[in-house]
Amino acid sequence: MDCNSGRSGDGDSGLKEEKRSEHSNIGDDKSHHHKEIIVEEPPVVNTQRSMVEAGPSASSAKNDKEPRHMHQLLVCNCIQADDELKTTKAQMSEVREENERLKMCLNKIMNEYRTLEMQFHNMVKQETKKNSVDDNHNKEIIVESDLVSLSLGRVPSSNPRNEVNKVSKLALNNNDEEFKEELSLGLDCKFETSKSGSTNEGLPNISSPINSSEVPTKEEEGGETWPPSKTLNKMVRDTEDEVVQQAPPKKARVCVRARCDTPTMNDGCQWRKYGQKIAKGNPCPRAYYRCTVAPSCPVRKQVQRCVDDISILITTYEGTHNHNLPLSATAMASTTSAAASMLLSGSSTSNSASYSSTPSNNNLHGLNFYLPDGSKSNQLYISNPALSSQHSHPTITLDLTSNPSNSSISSPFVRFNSNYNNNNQARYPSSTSLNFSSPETNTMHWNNSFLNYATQNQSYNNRNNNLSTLNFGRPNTMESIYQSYMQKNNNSNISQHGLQDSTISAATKAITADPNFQSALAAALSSLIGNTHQGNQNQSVGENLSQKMKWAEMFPFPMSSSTSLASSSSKVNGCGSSLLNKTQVDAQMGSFMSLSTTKSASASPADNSDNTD
DNA sequence: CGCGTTTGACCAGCGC
DNA sequence: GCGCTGGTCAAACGCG
Repeated sequence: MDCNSGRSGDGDSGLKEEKRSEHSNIGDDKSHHHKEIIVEEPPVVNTQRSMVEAGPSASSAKNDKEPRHMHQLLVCNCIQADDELKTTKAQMSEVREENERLKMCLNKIMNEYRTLEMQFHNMVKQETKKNSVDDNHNKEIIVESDLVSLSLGRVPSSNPRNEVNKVSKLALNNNDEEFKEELSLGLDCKFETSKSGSTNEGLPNISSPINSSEVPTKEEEGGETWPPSKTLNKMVRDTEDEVVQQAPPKKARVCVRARCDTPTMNDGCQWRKYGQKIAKGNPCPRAYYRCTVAPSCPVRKQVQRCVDDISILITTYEGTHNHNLPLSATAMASTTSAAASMLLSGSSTSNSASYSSTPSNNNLHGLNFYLPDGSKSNQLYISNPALSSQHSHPTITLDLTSNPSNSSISSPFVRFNSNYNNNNQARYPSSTSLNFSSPETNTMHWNNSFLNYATQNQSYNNRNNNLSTLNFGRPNTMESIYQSYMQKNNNSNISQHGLQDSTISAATKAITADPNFQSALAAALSSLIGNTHQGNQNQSVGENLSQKMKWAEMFPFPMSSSTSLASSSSKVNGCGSSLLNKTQVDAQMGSFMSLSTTKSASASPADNSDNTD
């Protein structure tokens, strides 16, 4: 705006206005700024208008001061605008805070609601089942209801149908968000890329927990079961308190049961024995080890023979490695860490889940993986660590032992139950079992990153359309998932049921929604891939890449570079716990390699078989 | 001599 | 408060 040209004194009012404003400027030049800020909008506008209206006829003496005045006015306006902006921002921040508070309240209410809902369902189902089930069956139900199942392997189930129904019910009754929440039990396996870039440190800094400590058989049978009803009330109170206070959880433990002829299971880590004790109820001494890879590593493990089966070695890991792990140790560490993180995450996400006394409650954390044949595979029972007594530790059990019988009664979980019922020693009320075993291949070759899953070659059936059916059973099952996924992409309109229509996308959504779950998947997949790579070192880079791309397409979540690095491992040390024979390895390798579109004819698991006992 | 194992002592938590 | 149990410490011991 040209002030000089705008001053054409055609009125006294204009001059008066000019004098007034000019006077204020001349009067107190230092305090002017402050006054201008205080001054309200209308006078300023009037002044501007008067200046405009004054026209070019205004006196030249006054016009000399106009530019400066206008500049001050503009600054004033800017400051006022800033003030308004700040005020608005402050209001917005307040609204945001209020929104956050409301969200937290809502979450709290939702958690409480779910807890009550679960308890209610448990009570109802308990009542119904009491009438129809015999004592033994009843025990089993109670135990399974107390535990949340996550099956990564293949385990004969006494009533797979119920499990399927549970999953179906879950998928039908819950929307995507609920399903996401149920998957939120974190399978948190933290794979961090090694700075060294060494292949051997592909899974370094596994900050995930878990060390192994041996849980004595007695503990496992009696101690790791759920606490006696006497302590249940206390646990409930503790849980309620934790809901409010979010008290830090106890260190999670991962108990690994494996058949092993050697005194200890070679898990790749370096351990130093620092103690040995005869635990109550088990004549076999319990050995205490601590990790010596790093001086300050807090990881400990306990090793003990199972009292029922001497050939079974029970190794319990506790703690988190604070150092890079050798390649041979990454498989075990990643798996156990995933399990432990899942355990911990499960406790944090749903405190109420542990109280479920009915199978439906399992759905709360329900990551149920079924085999193509419909049988529920090996289970990972997750109890709520929050329910643990002060002395207890949340424990997850990975059962790598065989399942000689199809009856679930023979499973260690049921043994927990039996012991739990027989004696009230509940050292570890919170226990979880993850059974990777399969009827054919019952052991896990940790050093070779070998996770043995179900080996049955059965066609993928419609269960894959189940929202909750994420089958980890075996490689060709994974392929089936992939096929379903591709089919879904090709024909999105195919839907027998509303649920089935969105199965893959919902599963994908669930996977992508939970980073913990992704990590757990990555852990499991890395083991498989690593196994493959070990057996196919001659595989070209392009072949590996295509296979990885396929996996990536199936599971569109980031697979850490460390995972792939670990998978590209070379020969590793043998493992005393491995009972795999070459045939089994070949079978698994062959089935897994069917995934690859560019399967190499030279693929050979010779390296793996060399390391087997 | 260094490192790892053995083993008795000690401590803490829990139940009675 | 006492006893039991799990877990850890540290001196003694053995091995390479």
